[in-house]
Amino acid sequence: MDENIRRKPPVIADVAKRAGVSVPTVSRVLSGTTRVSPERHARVLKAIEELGYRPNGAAQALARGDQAMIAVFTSSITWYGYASTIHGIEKAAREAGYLITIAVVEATSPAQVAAAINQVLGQPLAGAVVLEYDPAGVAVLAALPEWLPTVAAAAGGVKATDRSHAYMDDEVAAAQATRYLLDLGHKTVHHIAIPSAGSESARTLGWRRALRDRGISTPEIVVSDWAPMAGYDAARRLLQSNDATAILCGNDDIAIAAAKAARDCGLSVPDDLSLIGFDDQPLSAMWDPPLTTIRQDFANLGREAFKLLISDRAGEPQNIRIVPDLVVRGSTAPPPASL
Amino acid sequence: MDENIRRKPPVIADVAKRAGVSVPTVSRVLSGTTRVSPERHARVLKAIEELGYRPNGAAQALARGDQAMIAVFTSSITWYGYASTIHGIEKAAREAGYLITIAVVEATSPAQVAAAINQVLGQPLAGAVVLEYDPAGVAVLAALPEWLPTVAAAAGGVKATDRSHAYMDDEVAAAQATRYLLDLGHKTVHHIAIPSAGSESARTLGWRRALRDRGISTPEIVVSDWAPMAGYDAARRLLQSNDATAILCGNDDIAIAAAKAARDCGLSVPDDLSLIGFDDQPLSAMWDPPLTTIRQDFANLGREAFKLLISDRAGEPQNIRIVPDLVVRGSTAPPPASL
DNA sequence: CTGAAAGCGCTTACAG
DNA sequence: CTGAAAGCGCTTACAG
Repeated sequence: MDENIRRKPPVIADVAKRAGVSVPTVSRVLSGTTRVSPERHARVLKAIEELGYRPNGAAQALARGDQAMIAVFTSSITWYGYASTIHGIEKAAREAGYLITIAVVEATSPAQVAAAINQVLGQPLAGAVVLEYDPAGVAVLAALPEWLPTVAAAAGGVKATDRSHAYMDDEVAAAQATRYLLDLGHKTVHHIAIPSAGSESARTLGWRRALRDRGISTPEIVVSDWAPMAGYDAARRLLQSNDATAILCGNDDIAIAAAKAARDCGLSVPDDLSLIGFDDQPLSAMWDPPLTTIRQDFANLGREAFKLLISDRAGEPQNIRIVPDLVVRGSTAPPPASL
Repeated sequence: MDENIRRKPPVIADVAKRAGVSVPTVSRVLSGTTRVSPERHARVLKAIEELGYRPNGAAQALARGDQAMIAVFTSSITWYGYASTIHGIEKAAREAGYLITIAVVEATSPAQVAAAINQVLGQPLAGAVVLEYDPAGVAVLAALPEWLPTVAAAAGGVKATDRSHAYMDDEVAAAQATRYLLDLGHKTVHHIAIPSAGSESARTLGWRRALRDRGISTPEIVVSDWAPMAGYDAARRLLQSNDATAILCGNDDIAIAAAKAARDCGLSVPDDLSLIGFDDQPLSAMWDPPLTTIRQDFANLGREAFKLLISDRAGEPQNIRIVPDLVVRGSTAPPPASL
């Protein structure tokens, strides 16, 4: 087919030569910015086709000075909330013609954070969105150079900062869930916490506030991480040292693990123990009993974060708040005493 | 601090000027390829520091002709298997100094596939790995230009192809799981299938083969997609029209959904119905009963795919095969009749 | 509508 | 060890 077997992909000059036009003319039909006479236009298209030509992105970026890549900094791509947020960002970015590069930063040590950031900054970047869900996210956000347009996707209230945030108002949601449990008749609500970006997650803060507002002293917090196994251990610890009747769990994985822990302790959900999770991940509704949880539209959060990034170029930092809602299903009920 | 507030990020010439050296000298200290006298070296470092200089990746890529970005094509980033595979690729790539760009291609229509590919090919790419888990993956693999080093991560046997594959031998695993159920005393094994890359997934093929080998005719297949809700519907359909005692489910999400369907039909797992899933996702062990499943090390698959990509440059296509293992837990038991 | 020219920011031989 | 020069592949004013 091809008369010339070439090692290197064809470049714009090859196309120009084959089409018998100048390089800028090829560039023009590529960009569509300027009229090109019909026959030349067709010749160029033909040459592109025959050569299988693709513009070199690095050269385009260099010449234009524009960048079409945005970096997503995250500490995980497998946990449900993280994956869903990234999905939302990716989709919005793709539709806007941007490409995504994912940089996973698991550590918080300045050296490792800096190394990860440097690798990514080697790319021509239009901006960055960082998932500020945990300490690694916080570290990245702080270490990113000021000149790089950046927005954070966060769970919980936003502290004073010079960067835009799209955030889930988990504080309000946690308070609402806690109140729901209290209104059911529970004397208090226990809490298994997820890792947090600051000293305490918004979920923990909301739970704390709801109890305080009702004059109830906060039980000791049990901490877990994102893994179900850790949630299981945390729940066992909690159940062994307390006569808890209700637990607000940091997320659905933990709530599901807590349900297993309860079973293993001879407790039944919701008759002996009420459980509320966070996220409404796809499996939560399949649980037995179906999980009462706080639905988080992470994909939407990601989308909003991306929109902020694109729009706020050179403005004041802006925040956008998303309020999650409580989905009541079968894992919550009045405490055993009040039956 | 800084005497010059500049709109644009500093470039290498700014550093050279400030350090009182030539541009190539800065380039040399940056790359470390050539000796630079100690004092000049120090001056350059200082200037870089003061200016907050970062090399422009597009310019570097252009000048060097080398690429440090690899594209991952996938139809999803949220489903467990996909996310875990991407995680494995990302980690291996990062450690090798490569960056990842994620291209989500959900459609299979030639136009949409081509559009997605073109957007990515605009980047300077070292290669691509495509998750060939479904029709979209197959379409992408077929549409990628030949000159781009590409490897596929697949679930199941590899057909004759000119691209390297890292694959999970799901056929063998499915056959093993089916035999396990048969050995438990089940007369036959039903199957709820996931979407497949070809006409039938390797999981389905293995199940089919195991039954055939025992002279058992294959029950009608019920198809589902990745969503638990779809799995639930599929399971209900199956349970309503059959007296199934064992089901090999296309993945854990489906198995968990099938457990709910069974419950809703008044059946108990594993006493009335045995269930086997695929994946061993984190929640599967938390299930009640804990799920018997075929563990898939997706992260390892992703890692191997990346290694193939880096090594096979300019060689024959190579395949690497990973064999998943059956993890027996509580969702499988002899059929009710044999109790 | 179209080409010659300059430039994007870096790297790599080439000569000292 | 170091600088002047050319070049990577494209785009964008500038003149027709």
